[in-house]
Amino acid sequence: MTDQNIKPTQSEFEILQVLWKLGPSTVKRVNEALNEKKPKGYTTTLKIMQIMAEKALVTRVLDGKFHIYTASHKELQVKKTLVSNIVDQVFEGAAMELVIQTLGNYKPSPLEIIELKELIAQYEKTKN
Amino acid sequence: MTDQNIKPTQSEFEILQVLWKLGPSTVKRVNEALNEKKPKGYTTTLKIMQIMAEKALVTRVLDGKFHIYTASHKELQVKKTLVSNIVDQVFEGAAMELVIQTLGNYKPSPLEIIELKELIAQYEKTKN
DNA sequence: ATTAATTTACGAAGTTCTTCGTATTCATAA
DNA sequence: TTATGAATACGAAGAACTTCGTAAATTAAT
Repeated sequence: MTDQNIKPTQSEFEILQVLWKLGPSTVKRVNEALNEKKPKGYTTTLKIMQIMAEKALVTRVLDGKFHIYTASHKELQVKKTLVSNIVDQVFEGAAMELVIQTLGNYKPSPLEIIELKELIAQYEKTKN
Repeated sequence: MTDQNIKPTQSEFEILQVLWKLGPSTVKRVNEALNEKKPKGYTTTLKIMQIMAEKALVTRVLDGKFHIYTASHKELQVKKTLVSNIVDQVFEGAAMELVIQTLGNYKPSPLEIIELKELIAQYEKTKN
């Protein structure tokens, strides 16, 4: 087990998404990115990022006059944790229910079907 | 669109799960079920269920001296909404990413693989 | 060096959620 | 009818999160 205490809030997660996309960024840059979707005060973003630094969700480095923030965890890692929590809390551990549920809601495109079949074929090779 | 404002909190969702399992129940019964996993004060459970009634997450009917609570929405409906929100907020709409992510975390059993293949086969019949 | 502009730090207020203690209500039994 | 026990109603406190205003610090330009 690595660092299993990755529990960003909604706002924190949105900031992480920006950092994953843009790479290490200043508060200003992150705030601008956030504002493309929804107006956020600059100091609001700042505050949350400061809290994220306390929680070690991000690291920051002083570069001249401003800080440069970097996500502490990889996107895949965080999403994996989130999905794992959903599986446990919503589906009581039954991951396949989540898969079926999702496939039921969103009909995969022909291309995605191919993708899926390949993924499944790989599982079949790996004998259980 | 039906009732798309189904946003139970963690605690509320746990109560819904009990109601789905046991069917219409009293606060006492729900509280006992919850306590099997984690101690919860009776009035705590009561309060949350009252709030859920205000939010229309449950309906309640007076039966003599106590109320009988019933989940307002079907389990599938609520879970569908939850999954939909995850897809939007975490995977930016890319449902397949959630599917692949989940399949990556939990290797499906041979039986589940068969199940999956059947599901996919059905999608293939439905031409897009 | 003083000013202006930018960034950070800090504190406080407003929400929502959870938890619990206490008061109230009400059916039932004595 | 009164007392008892069980259930509900209510209020308040505490925690976590979000938001923002203002002060302080710092850099750069005048």
